[in-house]
Amino acid sequence: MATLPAAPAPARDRLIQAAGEVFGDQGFDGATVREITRRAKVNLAAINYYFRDKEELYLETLNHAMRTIFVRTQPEDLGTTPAEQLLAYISGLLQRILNPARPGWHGKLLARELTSPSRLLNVLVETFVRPHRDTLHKIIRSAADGQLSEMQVSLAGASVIGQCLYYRNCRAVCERLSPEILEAPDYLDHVAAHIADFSLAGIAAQATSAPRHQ
Amino acid sequence: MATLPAAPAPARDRLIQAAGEVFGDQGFDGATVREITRRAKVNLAAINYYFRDKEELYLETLNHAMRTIFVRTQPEDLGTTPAEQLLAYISGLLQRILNPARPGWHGKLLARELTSPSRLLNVLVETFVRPHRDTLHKIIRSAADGQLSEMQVSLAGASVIGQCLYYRNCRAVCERLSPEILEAPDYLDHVAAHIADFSLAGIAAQATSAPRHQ
DNA sequence: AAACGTTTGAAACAGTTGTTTAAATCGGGA
DNA sequence: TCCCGATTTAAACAACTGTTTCAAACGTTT
Repeated sequence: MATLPAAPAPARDRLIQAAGEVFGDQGFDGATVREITRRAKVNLAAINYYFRDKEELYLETLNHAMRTIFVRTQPEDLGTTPAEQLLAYISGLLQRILNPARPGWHGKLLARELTSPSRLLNVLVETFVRPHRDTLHKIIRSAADGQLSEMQVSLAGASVIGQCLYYRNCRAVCERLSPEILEAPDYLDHVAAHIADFSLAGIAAQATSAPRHQ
Repeated sequence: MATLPAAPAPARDRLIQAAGEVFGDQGFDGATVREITRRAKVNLAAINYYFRDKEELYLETLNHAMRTIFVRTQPEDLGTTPAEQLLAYISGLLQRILNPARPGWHGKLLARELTSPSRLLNVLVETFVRPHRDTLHKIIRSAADGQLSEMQVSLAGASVIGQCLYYRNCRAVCERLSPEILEAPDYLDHVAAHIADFSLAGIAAQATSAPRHQ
């Protein structure tokens, strides 16, 4: 079972790794198969040998990134109180899309796919994003003691996700506009704590003012 | 001064218009000069005649979009109370990047530029985004009665912007995940009201719990 | 050793890309 | 009317794109 420790990754894996980096940096159109194969140290024809074509390589790479970003979790796994659960949810999401220790292209690929979707978006949303979102909605409902309408839950969920994705989608702008946020080595924890507190207050305000039961 | 009413737009303007649509839909690399010129009803060589090359056309188009999205305003122009000002700020921003009555490519181009910046990003941020952000920060400070540290103001600002841009960057996902939000014809007003209320509560919570004066 | 399917290699393919060229056309003043 | 700059046109250019081809090399099984 256990292979030799220093065995070089097989060509197919190296291709996905290199493709992730290049697609993440340049996008699907900007990336060239020649750069990908050069970086993966494989022959030019390898892409069409291991994958049908450039697009299938992209879809495979995207699928790989989504699987590691959207790990399935239930609210109960994240903590006992809704506040704990929300913080853990946000912190986990931020880590998976922004932690520089992880391969950076996971988050980059996700950001690109969200803004300019490929034909894989539908299955992607249903397979990965919706279950993840359901967990978030459960947390929000319990944080508001069940006093929110479904519409209000959706809006609150969008607010939480929007705040998180800002640091991924608009990182370049944030670096120039608010570098103080990103300077601390553990800035992800600070940001997660802020988003959690900020959102909990927002949810509480939704629950108190004009609660609609539906 | 007044030209004939039905005078067709000059070729250069038609080029920027068509380029905006194509760049917005396909991105810089995905767009082809042939499609742009075809849509603008202009000869292929017109791009290199009116602009140096494809890139300068892109930068010119981007500049055009930014100028209409980021209109300079002061908090006092938006309302008397901080709550009014914040709502007006959010509502205005959402309208400019999402209102289907406006040319849709303005917002699309902005979203693309934020996630994969061109070499214009620096000047863009300083010219358009920073003044706009300063206005938002002023509103946040007054909404919190001056009780927030600069870091807290920055975080709150990122939260507000993040919530707004979510509906632009992740529109495709939102359509599939929470279509009920986007269904109403005046959904932009609902969303703006939600983001304003949600954020005001978040800011108030920041101001009360552990306020840091710095 | 021979034969096998699998993987790699270099070269070439056809199509598309952005850009350039130079001739043709237009619109007003001299 | 003629001339001249500005604009438009069609054609061609070289460079690059994704993909294919087919032979060479490899590793395992007869």
